Amino acid sequence: MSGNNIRRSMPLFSIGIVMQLTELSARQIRYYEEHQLITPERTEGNRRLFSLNDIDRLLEIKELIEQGVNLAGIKKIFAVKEDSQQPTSENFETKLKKSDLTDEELRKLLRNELIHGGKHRTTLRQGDMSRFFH
Amino acid sequence: MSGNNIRRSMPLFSIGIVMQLTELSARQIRYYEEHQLITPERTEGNRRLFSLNDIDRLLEIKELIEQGVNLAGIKKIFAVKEDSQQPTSENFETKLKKSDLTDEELRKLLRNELIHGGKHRTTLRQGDMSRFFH
DNA sequence: ATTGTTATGTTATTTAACCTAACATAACAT
DNA sequence: ATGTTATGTTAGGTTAAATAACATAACAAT
Repeated sequence: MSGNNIRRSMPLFSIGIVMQLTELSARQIRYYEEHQLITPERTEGNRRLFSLNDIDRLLEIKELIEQGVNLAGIKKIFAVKEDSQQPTSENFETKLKKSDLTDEELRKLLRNELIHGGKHRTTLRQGDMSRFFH
Repeated sequence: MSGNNIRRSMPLFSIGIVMQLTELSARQIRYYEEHQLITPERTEGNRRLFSLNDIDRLLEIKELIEQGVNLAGIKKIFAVKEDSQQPTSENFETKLKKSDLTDEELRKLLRNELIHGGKHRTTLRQGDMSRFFH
């Protein structure tokens, strides 16, 4: 369960790949970031690195745009959905801050979760936007 | 079943990410390619793009190197393993060549398999090297 | 002992793929 | 008519790739 979230939040993909995967232009992707609909990581040299979650988000944005929703609306929709997550339980970020892993250890953990994380998978995946598509 | 293979063979990752994921140097990764232990794709501009399968392979190579096997040996091991795959059934490449999808259609298919491919997953994953680790 | 091979590091040079910023504009809202 | 939103395009700068060449430690073979 947690492994999935780790894997899906790992910063892995360049903007070029994300463009292909989402069929969005670089301009669009950057614009959505500018408006805080996504917040991809950066490399040391300032290149964007996107996670699977980011890609899911972008696909959801695209779908909503196509349905005529403007960015303000999409922002609200995302806010509402964040609200309706279990609000008391601590999230992944919080857990990471609590744990005192070194960067080294954390990297290894993340890497392992990514490469071999598909094994103990639950049938239901949260954050998958396909339920909103026709 | 096939969706997994598609997803795992998609060229997605830059060499920088692969370096982090495998803890191999760029030199090592390129050297292994030079010796045909992996054959990553290239972008139009000649940058390498690695798949999950490539990463699995690299991890296996690393493990074998650490166990004292040289590249010639690793090459043989891989050859033997390829042999013991079902040799009569047509592989993914063959299937792709037979199907007359346009590049556009193929991209979409691949993208979809990657992003939403985790749902109908079988418990056993082929190509996962973890069974060789202690 | 010498010579050759293997696997890797390092360094130099080139360039694809990214970055930001600025200006343009169509569609829409006021 | 004017302003705003979402996107395209272009210009100029930087990073993370690429290849190629040389260096070398470890080991193998002569």
